[in-house]
Order: sequence, then C-alpha cells, then structure tokens
Amino acid sequence: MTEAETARTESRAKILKALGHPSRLYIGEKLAEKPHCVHELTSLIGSDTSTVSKHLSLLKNAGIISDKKAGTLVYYSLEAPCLLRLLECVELVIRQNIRKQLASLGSVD
Amino acid sequence: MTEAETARTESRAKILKALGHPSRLYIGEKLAEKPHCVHELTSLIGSDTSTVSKHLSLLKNAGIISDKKAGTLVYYSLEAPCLLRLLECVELVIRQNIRKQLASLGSVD
DNA sequence: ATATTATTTGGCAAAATAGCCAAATATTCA
DNA sequence: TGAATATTTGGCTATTTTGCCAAATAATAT
Repeated sequence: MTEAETARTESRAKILKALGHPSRLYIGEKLAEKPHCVHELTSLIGSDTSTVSKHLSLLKNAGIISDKKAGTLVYYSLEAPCLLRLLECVELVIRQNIRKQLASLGSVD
Repeated sequence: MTEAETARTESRAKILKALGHPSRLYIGEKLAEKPHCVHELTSLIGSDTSTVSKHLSLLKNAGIISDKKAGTLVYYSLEAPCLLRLLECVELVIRQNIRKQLASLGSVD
C-alpha cells in the first residue's frame, strides 16, 4: 500500500468503523428522521447517558453528525447526507446472505 | 430499542464493522476489481499472511466476500454487489468534512 | 515419500473499545 | 444564590480486536 492509499483507506475506514456499532448505527437511523437531544436518544437506546454521550462524540468526530445547543439541551443532527442510501447497500448484503443460507439448506434436504 | 430493532441493528452493524478496518476495506476495494488470492493481497497490504487470512475470514463471515479453491491457491471474490456505491457515500462524508474544515479556517482569517 | 508453496489455526501480548459510576460543567428557573 | 435538569468528562474494569510467530493443514510437483 502506498502512503496515499493508506491515508485514504484509513479515513474511509474511520467512518465505517464509527457506524459499525449497534447503538451508533441506531443513532444514525434516528437522526435521519429528525434531530434528537441526548436524553431522547438515551431513553430510546436504554444505556447510560454517559455511554450515549460518548457514542455521539465519536460520531461527531467522524463528521457523521453535528450538535447544536438549545438551552440545557444539545440537539444532534445527521450530517451524512446519504446514510440511508448506504444502509440500503448493507441491507442488500444481508438479504443475499439469507438467500444463500436458504439455498444451502435446500441443497441438504 | 425493541428486540427486533436490536437484531436488525446488530446485523447491519456487523457488516459495517467488518469494513471498518483499513486493511479489510482495502481488500474490498481490490476484490471489486477482480478476485485475488491470499498471497497477492498479502503482498499488496504488507502485513503477515496470517493476519491477512484472518481479515479475509472475518469478511467472509460477514458475507461480504467468498472463497474458492484453485489448487494450492484460494481465490477470494467480492460478494457485496454495491461496495463501491457504499464507498461513494463514505466519500461524500469525507468531502463534506474537508469543506467544513476549510470553511472554519476561512472564518478565522 | 519428500520438498515446496499456500493457507489456516492456535496462542499470545499489546492496544483499543465499551459501558458503568461518580464527579464536573452548563443552563435554566424559582 | 440554590435547586433542578441535561450533558460531558475522568476513571476504572472487562471484553474485544489486532497482529505477530510458530505450528498445522492442504495441494502439488519432484
């Protein structure tokens, strides 16, 4: 890998890695609907506030979401314009995997 | 999160997590061009063969790639039909981040 | 059979990640 | 000011991940 390839691959991987966690992916999905503040997301997810806050900070650091203060609340919004399109691709892989599993079951019968 | 949401989110996150590593993402890109065997990928990446083999096994387990023996060689192919489209979305985020960084620099001047 | 080449597996140590609690910080309101 | 609410940060432990080496396995050719 050239140095340029390494840099490019690392910056891309960072974004995918940020989304590669159930809670963080869920946050992305929710923010695709509309902005949410931390305690809303916390109650949806059901883990500690501090944990959710750290997930949010990681997503923000990856440039996937942004935050905006409103009084005591902090509202997070999705910045990644095409998260849902990206997830469609992921969904395709999942469907294909299921199809293959079914096929292999079929060949056993 | 309902149980169904948890399951769906976990299976999606698993795929993104698999791609969220520089070497594995690079493997995906290379296999998008054409199938490669392990030692080809190893020399491209430049880490130990066993390390690459484990990355491949992880990607395979996520259903992103598949393998096929050919004599002593094992050729890996991309199964995820839309990896490149997915990466375009990632690229968008990166471009947007750079744009924002430039803008914030500008506002400082 | 043995040597050679390719790949996988087991095992280990270092590094990174996740998630909780407690404490610090910020903002509003009485 | 002081109480209440929202969020972040520090610190800690448990778990997971990474990547190397050495050894095992597989296939081929001599």
